Amino acid sequence: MSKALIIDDEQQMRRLLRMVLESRGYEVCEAADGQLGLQEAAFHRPDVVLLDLGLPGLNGIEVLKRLREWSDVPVLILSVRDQEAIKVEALENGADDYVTKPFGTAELLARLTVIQRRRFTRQSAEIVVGALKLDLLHHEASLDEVPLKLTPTEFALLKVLAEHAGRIVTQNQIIKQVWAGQTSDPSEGLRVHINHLRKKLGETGPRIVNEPGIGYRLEEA
Amino acid sequence: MSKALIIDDEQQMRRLLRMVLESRGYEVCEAADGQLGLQEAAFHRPDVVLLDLGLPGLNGIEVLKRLREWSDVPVLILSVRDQEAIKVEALENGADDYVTKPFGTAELLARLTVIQRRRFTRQSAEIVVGALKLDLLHHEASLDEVPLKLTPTEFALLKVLAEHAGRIVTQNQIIKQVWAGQTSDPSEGLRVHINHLRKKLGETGPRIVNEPGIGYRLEEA
DNA sequence: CCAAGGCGTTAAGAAAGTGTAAAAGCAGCG
DNA sequence: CGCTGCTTTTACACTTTCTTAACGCCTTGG
Repeated sequence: MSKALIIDDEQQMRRLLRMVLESRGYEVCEAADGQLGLQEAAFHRPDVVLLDLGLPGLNGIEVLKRLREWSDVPVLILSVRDQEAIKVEALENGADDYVTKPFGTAELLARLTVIQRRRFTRQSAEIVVGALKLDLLHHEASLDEVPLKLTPTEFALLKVLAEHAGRIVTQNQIIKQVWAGQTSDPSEGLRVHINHLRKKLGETGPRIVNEPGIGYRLEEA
Repeated sequence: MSKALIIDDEQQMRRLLRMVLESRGYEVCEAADGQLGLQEAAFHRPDVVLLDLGLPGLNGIEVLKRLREWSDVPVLILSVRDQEAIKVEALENGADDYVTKPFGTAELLARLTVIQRRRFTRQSAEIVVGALKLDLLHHEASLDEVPLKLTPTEFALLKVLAEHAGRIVTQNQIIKQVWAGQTSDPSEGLRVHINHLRKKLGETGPRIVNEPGIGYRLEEA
């Protein structure tokens, strides 16, 4: 049985969600603001979090960031309509999916199931893109079964790209994930590391393609 | 079934609109001036408002502003020809679209459908207009599942248009959103970027239609 | 009919972003 | 201290994108 944590300031919404979730066999706990939400998350270790973006005090994005500092728990965002920018920001900061209020219970449950399963399978300690293999557990990379010697940042960078292989990863997303919580400004250095990676990947492996003004994309060879 | 509120001082016009709308299954209420219009809107909570700009007393723009203080209801402006300045002002004050008198009923109904549809769709960080798909998270665009290569400004521009697909976006609105916080004057360059976008969208996809003196409208193919 | 303004289109220069190399900081370590 | 390996900074050539300007077309109004 799964534990769900609801972080929403509206009592009405919490009650509705609790009903829906409990009818599906979830064990439910609630928090009325971000501060409490983080405490609850730390204490109860939920299997999934439902997070309202329009929180008083600590806002939703902040809660998400703090949560992501120590937890991989799947997070479903509850947002009001027409807030595309905020939704995107939430997804970039590690949210797994979101629904816009008002939502149907069927849809809510479907998305919950999806993100929990995804998170489960994603825990595989390997990422494979064509001939490239990343072993997250041992921090080892190989190309055509030949070990690749990567520095820590190179590995982190390649990991971000490989996780979204075939799709564009924004420079901001890269920087957020590779240089998380650091002070120095990596905006210049990113190009250098990309350069190093390309050399190590050589001609045979996946290519790192630049999308000017936007970011990079790892393409299977 | 939808409720429509007609705010127009000409009885003849109200009668015509009522006929057209009721034949389409709308429930109709009327108001002969702005003051009454606001009262009716508050009381009946219509799903769409048809607002004449040439009202006696409280003028159309004023009514729109007051209405927008507490309601998101879609508003369709009824205006006479050659009032570009006023139309622009209305659109920038939250009107959703307009038709110029005299208008065809087909056009009227089409516009009504478009502006009402908007509020309910949209469930992801994607914007879909016919064959066109914009992925805001990855900054990727595709047409018929074929990737489109867009520059950053092209993407931003198309995003603004697509967000309001089927409706007019004034040049000011476009510029504000695409060139937010920049110093240079893009008023000339807008035409160039529109041109580029049109080429990339080709014949098959949605069309970018110009409304002279006002702005642009993205029309589903 | 002409004149004027808005628009589409094109081309070229300006600006911004990118690839690359080399050197300069910065730890850990013998 | 002087290595060594990694990261960051700096510099500059190169590519892509953006802006600007020019011109012709169409529509509107005299």
